[in-house]
Amino acid sequence: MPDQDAPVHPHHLSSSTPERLTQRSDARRNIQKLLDAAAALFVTSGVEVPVREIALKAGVGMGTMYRHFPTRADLIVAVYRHQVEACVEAGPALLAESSTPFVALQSWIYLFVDFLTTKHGLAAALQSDRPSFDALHNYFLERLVPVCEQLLDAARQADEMHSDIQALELMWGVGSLCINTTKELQIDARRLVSLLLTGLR
Amino acid sequence: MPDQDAPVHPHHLSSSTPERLTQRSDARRNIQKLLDAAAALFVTSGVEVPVREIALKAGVGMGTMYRHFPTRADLIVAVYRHQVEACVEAGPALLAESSTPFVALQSWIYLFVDFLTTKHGLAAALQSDRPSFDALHNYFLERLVPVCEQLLDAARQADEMHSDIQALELMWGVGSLCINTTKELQIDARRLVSLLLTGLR
Amino acid sequence: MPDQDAPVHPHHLSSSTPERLTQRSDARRNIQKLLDAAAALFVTSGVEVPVREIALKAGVGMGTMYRHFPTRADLIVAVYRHQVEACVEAGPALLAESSTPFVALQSWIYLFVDFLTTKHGLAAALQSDRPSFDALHNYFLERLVPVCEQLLDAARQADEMHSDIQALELMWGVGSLCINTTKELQIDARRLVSLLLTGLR
Amino acid sequence: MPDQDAPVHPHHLSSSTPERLTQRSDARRNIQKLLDAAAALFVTSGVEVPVREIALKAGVGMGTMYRHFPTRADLIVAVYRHQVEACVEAGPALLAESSTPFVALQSWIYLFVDFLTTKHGLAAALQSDRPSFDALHNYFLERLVPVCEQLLDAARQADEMHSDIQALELMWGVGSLCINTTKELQIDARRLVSLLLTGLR
DNA sequence: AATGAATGAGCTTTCATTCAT
DNA sequence: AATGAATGAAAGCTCATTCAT
Repeated sequence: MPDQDAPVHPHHLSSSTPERLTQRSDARRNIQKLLDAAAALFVTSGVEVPVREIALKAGVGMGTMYRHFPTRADLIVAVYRHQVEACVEAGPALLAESSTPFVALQSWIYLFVDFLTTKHGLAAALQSDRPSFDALHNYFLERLVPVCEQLLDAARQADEMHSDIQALELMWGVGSLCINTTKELQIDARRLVSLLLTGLR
Repeated sequence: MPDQDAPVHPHHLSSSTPERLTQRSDARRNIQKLLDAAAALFVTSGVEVPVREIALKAGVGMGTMYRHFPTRADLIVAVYRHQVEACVEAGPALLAESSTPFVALQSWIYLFVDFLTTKHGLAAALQSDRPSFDALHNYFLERLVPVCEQLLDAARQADEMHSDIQALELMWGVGSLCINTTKELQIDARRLVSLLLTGLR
Repeated sequence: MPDQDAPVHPHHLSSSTPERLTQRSDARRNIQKLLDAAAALFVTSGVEVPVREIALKAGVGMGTMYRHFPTRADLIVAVYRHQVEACVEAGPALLAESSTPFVALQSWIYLFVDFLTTKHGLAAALQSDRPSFDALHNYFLERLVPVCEQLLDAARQADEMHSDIQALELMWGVGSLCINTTKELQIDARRLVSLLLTGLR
Repeated sequence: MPDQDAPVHPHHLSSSTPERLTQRSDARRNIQKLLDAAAALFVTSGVEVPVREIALKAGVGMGTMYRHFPTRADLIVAVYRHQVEACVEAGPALLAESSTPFVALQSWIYLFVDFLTTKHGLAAALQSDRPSFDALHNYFLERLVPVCEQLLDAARQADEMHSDIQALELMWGVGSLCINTTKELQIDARRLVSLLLTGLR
């Protein structure tokens, strides 16, 4: 996976080929510094943290930031790309190793919940309708929905569930339940999600 | 309920007596214009719409806006007060007229869903942790959580459900599922909520 | 002195006849309420206190306030009229009873200092060049400068001082030294003024 | 003194080393434009002039203003830094070259008076108790009071004065006498100050 | 390619003054 | 004569985005 952490440009969202065969080493270094800074700040201040703070922490100029990540979504996608891809790959793996397809689905959904709930503000950003978040939104759905679909189909074929829910719908619901569960009001997203899963059966 | 649509002042949140017996007609008219403008803009632009826009659309000055609704939350609460109170009153009524307590709970939750999903941005605002939304948040929880609690208890006593979920948790989950379901991506909040309810049984 | 506490209109500044022979009793009552409220607020918040606060404390409407005291200066003048007049009258009295004219001058100046330093913000307002303070400024100078002049002349005639300072200049200087001496930085206006007086000899 | 006119950051107030060795020429130009605009507006409208007006006159955006001068006091200090420092340096020089310490003190005080009286509103700002002026206030006192103290001590040691006045007190008094003497009412601050100085002897 | 200075629209809030009631 | 609601022009400050260097 040679392009991991590379800047994400819209038309490359579903591509896995490197966008440029050569790249100046300082550019590559700056990109990494930005990703590291963003990852750290997303944790402490959420994904809506001012871009200037990210550039500052990365020790690069604003222009550099914009050159590599034209929109905030590009940066968010790049920061979480690894983990999303790990989630994508976990789908078939879980299906293979779990006792039943529905158990695999459950495990996979909890994986996703754990991912979202540890990223302050990410679940909300995923559902934002602000144009600058479109790329984020698209990327997540494009990668994860097919996996979820596969798991749902398997569960249905095994007669473990009869709900006709769509994968997109389920992912959306799970994402929603993960919003704002890091705040003072301690809501346990897993509990709510488990209700949803129980309801699927 | 003589004070409907009256400006909301903190200490009157749970009172149902009119704060003033007389009020200048132009003031009352302006309050109504503000409520109408706010209601309309909340639908199109969400509850975060700039106060200036609200004042502009209402055709009143900034000062008038602040006189009647010192904080944004005051305005939001006033705009939705009717419907929240209707929801509050519907709880016992549904309990009385439904075949079983769990059916009453379901109906009541759907009522709440219908309310939220027709108000673009309201569900999100309800979960915002920004200080200016505290009053909104508090108002909703204070009014609705006890009703939900009553319905949950009744359903448990009737042995219709065994989940030990808290009313606050359930309301929060339902609220979450109603976020952003008015957007292009057509997600059916009712379907998701029905899964949650099924999961409760 | 029948017009004490009456609203001050510019063309009446130096008149001592009542401006109107009849006045509705409620009007007179409101004027008094305003003067009382203003006097109290001037002490705690300075003479720049928002007019709305004064009206509020007086329990009258804004319009009433503006009817009786068109400018802030009018109100200030009315509030302090008594004390200014007392100061005016003290001049000749001190001259009569003091051992020497210069001693009388000293005592009179200290009287003025005591007056100013106990009125938070008054000394500054006296020197403000904002148009709404003109009346205040004029009133004080018109009433007090002639008295000061008289004392200065007497001291000069008694050969107790040879400085050719003008009364206006001296009053201004004394007023200046009384500005901001109520703040944290504890400056003793009397000490500074005493230097000035020593310098006069 | 290579940093003259450089933006003032709090921790550099008493430093004389340049904060950055290089600076973009446009930035330097903008800083100068801001200082020029501020100096001009301070004269005509006082140091309370709205920041927006300063930015406008300088022909720069609001953000530029805030970048270089985060608080109003920073700007005021920067505008007057030169002259304050000149005053600081004049103290020992005058002491060395004057016939007697008291004469040096007099000359130095007149220097300060000339400075203040040519800056409309500065003397008043110096005594303002509004938080945004604290830095200004502190800067002036920190720099000038020690110089004044030195001169006072010298005069006392030479037996030229016996008043036990504090340097801060004297400076404050002189500053007060310089307030508002640029207005229509032509008050001669030097004459008033000379009385004060005479009183010191 | 990188920098970071500059931009300026945008936000909330205050308050002297006016004027409909 | 009295009321107090309405006005709206300020103000300070923030921050995503652009672009001169």
